[in-house]
Amino acid sequence: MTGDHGHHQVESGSRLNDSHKHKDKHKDKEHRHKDHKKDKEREKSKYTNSEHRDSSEKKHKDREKERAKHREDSSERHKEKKREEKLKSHSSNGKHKREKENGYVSYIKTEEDNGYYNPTKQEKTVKRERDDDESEYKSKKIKVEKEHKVKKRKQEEDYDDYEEEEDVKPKKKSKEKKEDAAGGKKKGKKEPEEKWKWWEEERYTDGSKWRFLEHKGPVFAPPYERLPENVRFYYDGKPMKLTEQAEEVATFFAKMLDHEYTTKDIFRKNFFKDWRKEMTFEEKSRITDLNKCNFVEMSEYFKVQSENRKQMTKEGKQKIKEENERLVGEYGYCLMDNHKERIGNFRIEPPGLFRGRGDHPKMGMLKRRIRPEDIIINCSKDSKHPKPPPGSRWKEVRHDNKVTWLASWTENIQGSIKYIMLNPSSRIKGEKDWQKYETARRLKKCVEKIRAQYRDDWKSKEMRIRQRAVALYFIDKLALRAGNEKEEGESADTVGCCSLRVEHISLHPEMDGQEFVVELDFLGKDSIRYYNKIPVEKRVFKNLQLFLENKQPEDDVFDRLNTSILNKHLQELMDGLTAKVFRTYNASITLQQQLSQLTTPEDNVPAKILSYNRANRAVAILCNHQRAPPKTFEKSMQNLQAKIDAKKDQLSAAKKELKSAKADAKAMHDEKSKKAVETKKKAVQRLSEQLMKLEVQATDREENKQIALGTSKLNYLDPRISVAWCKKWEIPIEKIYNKTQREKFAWAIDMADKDYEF
DNA sequence: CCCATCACTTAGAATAACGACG
DNA sequence: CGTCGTTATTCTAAGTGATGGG
Repeated sequence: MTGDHGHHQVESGSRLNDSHKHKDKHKDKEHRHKDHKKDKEREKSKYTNSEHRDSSEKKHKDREKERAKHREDSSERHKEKKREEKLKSHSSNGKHKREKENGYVSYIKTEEDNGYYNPTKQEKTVKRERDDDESEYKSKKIKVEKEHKVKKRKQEEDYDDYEEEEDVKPKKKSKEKKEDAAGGKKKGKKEPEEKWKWWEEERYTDGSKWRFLEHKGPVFAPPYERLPENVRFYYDGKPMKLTEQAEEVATFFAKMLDHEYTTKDIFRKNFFKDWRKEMTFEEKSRITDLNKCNFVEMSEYFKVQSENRKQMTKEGKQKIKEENERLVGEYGYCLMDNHKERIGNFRIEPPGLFRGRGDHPKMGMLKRRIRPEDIIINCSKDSKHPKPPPGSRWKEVRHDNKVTWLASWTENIQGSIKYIMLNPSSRIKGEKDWQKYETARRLKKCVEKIRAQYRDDWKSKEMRIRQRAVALYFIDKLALRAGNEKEEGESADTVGCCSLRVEHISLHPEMDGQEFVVELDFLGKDSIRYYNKIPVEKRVFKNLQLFLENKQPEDDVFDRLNTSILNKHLQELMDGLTAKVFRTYNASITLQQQLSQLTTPEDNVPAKILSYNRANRAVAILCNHQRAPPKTFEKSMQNLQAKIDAKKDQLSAAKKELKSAKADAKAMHDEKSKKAVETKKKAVQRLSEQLMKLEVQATDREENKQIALGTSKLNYLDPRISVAWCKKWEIPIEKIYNKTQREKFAWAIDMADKDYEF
């Protein structure tokens, strides 16, 4: 897998140095003694056990001890308080409800003329109360008032142009689609929603996610089609006809034959075991060795098939496309609170072989086919319930409006639940996303205080507090993930901050001319390697030394900490604060800073975009968002270089021509030659612009070799920062966000102006 | 408290669609 | 008008964190 990815110590390591630079002014007091004793105790209790692996047991014991020691400690009181609060909020929630029962729900239908939903007629008085940001709230109101006067929303701001353009096209299409699909009902009107601005409406405050939900249920994987007779499976060199069940599973393997997965031992073992479960007694007794199985004919067959698909005529492709659109039209949307919303994944995952990431102990296992009987449907009681396919039934139909999913099933590999949910452009996802950034902005207001506090806690005499403080420092400075504990053997061995082990960290009192360097090397989410060398403050360093003392490589660094403890602490520091908020906060604030640092007002558009990408890249590096270098990377780089060279030649040729034209003009003094000069000048200018564009592109691409920008853009960067930047520098928003992204961030595009500050 | 369960966000790879170019 | 390379979309795995029952 992509185990050995890049090294990026510089950027992420140095990012926060400014804010942390008051190096060791105080002397590092030695609390070591006390802690040391504790450690010894712990070590004893642990290692008397012949099996010293079980760190959770260790933690458990420690926690008990800790508890005994600090029985009087405040945590009890906190709990009490929380319980009270909970009760309070519960009852108030009850009252809260929504005063305006269905103000949300009914206006839409009546509000349209000639097929255009006109937002201006709506009751705008209902402003959503945002729990967290008043300024936000006010500015929104102003904005709305402005909109009152524009009926068809003339382009009062440039970004609206794009939006208009962009939206008109698909909309016309979807209008037709929607009609024959779920549309129809409720007054049978045409497409009411042109750009529904859910962000200008009130949110539910009672914890419910919707009032009305209707959908058609999921689309199931197509049934298995048997192979033609001439495509055979061979066992031990002899052709062997398999039963349908066994054959289907065999095709899963055959389809992956030239993937390196199939060479891995665990994969093969798991596959074979599960495959045999699908075999009849006869098959089972004959097929006993995977190495004697020959899937090559099957594999070839599928290759030819996909080749054929590619070679298909235009009409054939068109047909498939239309059929697909029909399916999307019928099943791809739902009706939620009177708005038609796109579903994110309405297709049930087809059966196949499980492909875990990294060193996954379950790779190759059979992911079984999902039937209607496995599906739980969620919709509102008063909706038209989805019909199960003929001859089948749903596992259950429920009406739970405290959740957002439309359907769910339990997957057989890990036993986890899979959901069908709405598209990111939907209200329900958008609101949550917006809220996430508001929480991060609230953190901005108190982050310095929190930093001061954890720095202070580095000196605490309690081990658990020190650990908590150092972990939090990592999470803040390095944007590490929280690191929940995972069940061993259930998935790849990856870690986050709280689950870091001794083997992942090495301490260098001095390295490359720097003091107190911490070297981190571990596999994080998706088994992506995190490798970083970070100079830290002395106190952190000393603490880490202490944490590592007398431990085995496989022991936890933070043995008195877990995510739940950490998050409980964070919750006390700020409402809604959890470890992941730091990632969002640091990502967004970094983008904002980098943008203001990197953008040169005089630059032209491509150069500004390069700056944007660089700012984006700084964030991706911080968050360790990597990708495998594209297979065609080298080649495409060469191509680009060739283009650049060609352009250079053209340019110098053009320059020469310009020169001689000038000479001509000087000699001739006539209009014609003067004009020629002008033309040549223009040509040179054009060429040099093109050259520079290419060069910028090359730089950008090179720097991006194994860095993935998409993830941070989609999940960590407050879109309003980008929108504001675009407005400020008059960069078309399309240069930054593609269509999907613009749909997801419609709320931000609509509400952020050029002065927005995260 | 502690663990399992549930809901939901975040993630990179695979695949499909698009568009520039010969 | 096909081919190739890039970009967008789809897919689903793998995280986080809340909750509730024992």
